[in-house]
Amino acid sequence: MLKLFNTLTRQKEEFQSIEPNSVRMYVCGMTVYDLCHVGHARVMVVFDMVRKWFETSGYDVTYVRNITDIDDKIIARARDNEETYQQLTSRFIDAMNQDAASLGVVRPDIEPKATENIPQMIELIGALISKGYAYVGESGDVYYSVSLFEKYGQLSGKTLEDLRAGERVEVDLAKKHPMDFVLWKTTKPGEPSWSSPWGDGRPGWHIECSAMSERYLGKYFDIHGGGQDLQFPHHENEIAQSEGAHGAGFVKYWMHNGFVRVDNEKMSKSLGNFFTVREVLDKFDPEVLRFFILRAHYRSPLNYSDKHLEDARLALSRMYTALKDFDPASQGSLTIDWQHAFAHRFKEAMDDDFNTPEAISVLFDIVSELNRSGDVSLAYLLRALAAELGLLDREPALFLQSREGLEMSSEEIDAMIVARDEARSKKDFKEADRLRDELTAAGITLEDSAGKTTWRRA
RNA sequence: GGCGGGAUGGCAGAGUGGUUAUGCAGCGGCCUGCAAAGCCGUGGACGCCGGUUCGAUUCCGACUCCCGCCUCCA
Repeated sequence: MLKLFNTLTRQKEEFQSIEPNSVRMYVCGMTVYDLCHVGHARVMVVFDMVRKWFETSGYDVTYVRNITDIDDKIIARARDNEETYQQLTSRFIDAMNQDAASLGVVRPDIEPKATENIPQMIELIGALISKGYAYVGESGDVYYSVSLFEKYGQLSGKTLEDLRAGERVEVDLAKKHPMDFVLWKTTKPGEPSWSSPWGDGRPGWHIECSAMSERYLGKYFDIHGGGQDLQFPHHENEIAQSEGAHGAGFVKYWMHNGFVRVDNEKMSKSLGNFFTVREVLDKFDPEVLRFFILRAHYRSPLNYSDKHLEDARLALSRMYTALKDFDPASQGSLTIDWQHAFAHRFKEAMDDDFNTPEAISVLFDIVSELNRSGDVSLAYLLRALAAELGLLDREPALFLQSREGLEMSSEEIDAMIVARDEARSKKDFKEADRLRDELTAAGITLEDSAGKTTWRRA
């Protein structure tokens, strides 16, 4: 039985899909005006893991992750770069796809773009106006009237009074209530626009997700996910829009992943304390970053630092080291016997709100047992279970002997190993140690095992 | 100010009303020419104060500190 924490009820609930054996899942993706940072990587990796676990659990998953390709920042950035917004966004969509792929993130089934769903948004706004939830303000913009939606605040636990008390922005006089949010913005000269019953303009951010989730998953679907910072106001507003327009339920389970932090502060673009995925991958193997993310529970905060990544790298090395002597090519199919004690524990952990840290601890228990026994079936099991998390899918040597940043060529390393072996066979340990020290200085560690010397990155 | 989430051993990070999380680092041993890897063993923990209980890190209450949201943000 799979349980997950529902942000809406703030409880772990037994998962029951709306349609038998099917999971419809929508996750808020990126606004594509810049490179992805580690916080974005966390969303992609976490929901990739969630999707995969649902599939393993026997569900047919439809996973939608949207792309916001029109908004204020995109327009501003494109103007600064003296390019069209399409040129800007297509470039960053490519970059995002590359980053995701390097992290082993499987492409969602559908990746709708906001600009390709404008008619759906216009239709939804029209429905909200006709139901009285939306109005055209004095500025010509269309707003959602939050005070008319009774359940406003249910997801975030806020009330309109609370919010009003905490106002930190100047109230836009065109609005009836300070918390009213924009559904349709009238165009300014030189900005991209689409025609609508309320004049030329473009959609507000929140309406995008309501329109796209409905188009691809229906009015009522199983899971809606995203970063914790989207809980309010974005997801709150989505509920108001979708339920307001349809008068029915919108999302059954809300899932929010925790932030990545830097020095105990949220990593974000506005704070400027972010590390892009690319910066991290200059120093670390992508699998290390994926492992680092999955090592913490998805709802916990995750502190980013090079030291922590290095710690993750070392831990991952232990796993690959255990697999070093087993030929992955001969392992056959990776079918898992879920009755097996280790597999059972792994499943229990994953079924308990995707407890990947616990699941990974099972992986390490397998490593210990494998190292003790040399039982090849445990190597298979380790690989198969790790594959559920998108880990350990390479030949160990590719990870352990990463050439990234190495000065020496493989040939040079091998030549030195041969020279050292010759010295050792002549009991010239002084020379042998000199050669080894030289390799150590170059970041290479030697391992003498039965009759064979191998190397790895220090 | 309002709402929400946290405080676990040197670091990272799970979990639990009484029995080893796990990884990295440390210490002792085995193995090794010496190492490395691995194995065996080992020290070290649950913010503070009360309460409930035979027993609380785990439940309840107060306190302190941290973080997030209330403005775009994954």
